[in-house]
Amino acid sequence: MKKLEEMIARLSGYMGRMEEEAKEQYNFKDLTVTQMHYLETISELENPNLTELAGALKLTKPTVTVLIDKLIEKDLVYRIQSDADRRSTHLHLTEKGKLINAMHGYAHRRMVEDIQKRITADEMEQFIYVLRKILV
Amino acid sequence: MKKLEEMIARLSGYMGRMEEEAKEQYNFKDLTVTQMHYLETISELENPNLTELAGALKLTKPTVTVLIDKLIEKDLVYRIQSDADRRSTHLHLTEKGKLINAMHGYAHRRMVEDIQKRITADEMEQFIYVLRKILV
DNA sequence: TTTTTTTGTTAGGATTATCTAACTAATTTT
DNA sequence: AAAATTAGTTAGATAATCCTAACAAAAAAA
Repeated sequence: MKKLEEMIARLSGYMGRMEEEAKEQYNFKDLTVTQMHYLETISELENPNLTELAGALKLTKPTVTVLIDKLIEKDLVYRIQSDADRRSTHLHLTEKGKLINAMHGYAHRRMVEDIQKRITADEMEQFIYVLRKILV
Repeated sequence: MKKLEEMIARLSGYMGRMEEEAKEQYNFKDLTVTQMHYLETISELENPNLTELAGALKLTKPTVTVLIDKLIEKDLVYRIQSDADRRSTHLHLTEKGKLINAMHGYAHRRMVEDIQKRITADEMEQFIYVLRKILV
């Protein structure tokens, strides 16, 4: 199915560009790609401890310790010590840290607006139906 | 259109994961994200000169010079001096450098296979029709 | 209750990716 | 033809990421 492959290549480019735009819009210039990746992963894992985060990022614990210290200094992350296990702490995003997710939301809403302009309501229904089957 | 926004968020995650998998499949462990980004941009711009590449990446020319030297050392890129302007050189990907695009192709083909398993031929037709309207 | 394992940190070092400043060589403008 | 601009490089500095080794404190296993 060559046509679909072509469309997916374009879709990939389209979504990448929209995320880029959102990043500029949110003025995340002082955040590196790596730092962004840490924040996204903390959000996905929902307050992991340091070992879990290091595992998900495939990095060593000392590496992650150091970078988390920097993110804490920038007021993007904070630690909460676990009650159950006093060795370990859970990582949380501050309100400022949560802006990254807001940024993704912004990119996605922009795409929705853009798509709505280009297709009819019926086509939209069908499109969502198929996407749902694909993405379960 | 809340449902679509939700689907787009998932689609974004889905495509990201597929690209990640492809990266592992291709064993691009010795390439940094930055280096990958340079290679992708060279491919997109179709043999830019150094100034054009620096512009697209929003980096300074010395920065790009240094990193291109490294990519040349790794046999991923080569320079060809311009006939028209002897100051400038065009950057090309070597066969090895082109593997990055092959990697994207692989990810996209995997997605096609995956999608084909989940929807009917009719739904596929409709899906491509709508995608085409969205992506022009 | 020792011993072992696990969680996380500190210290020190290597590599990568950036920048600004200063420069050369080629091209374009005046 | 002289002056200004443009393409790219070299040099030196800095910050960001990453690692291994060695450790302390808490928890789990023997």
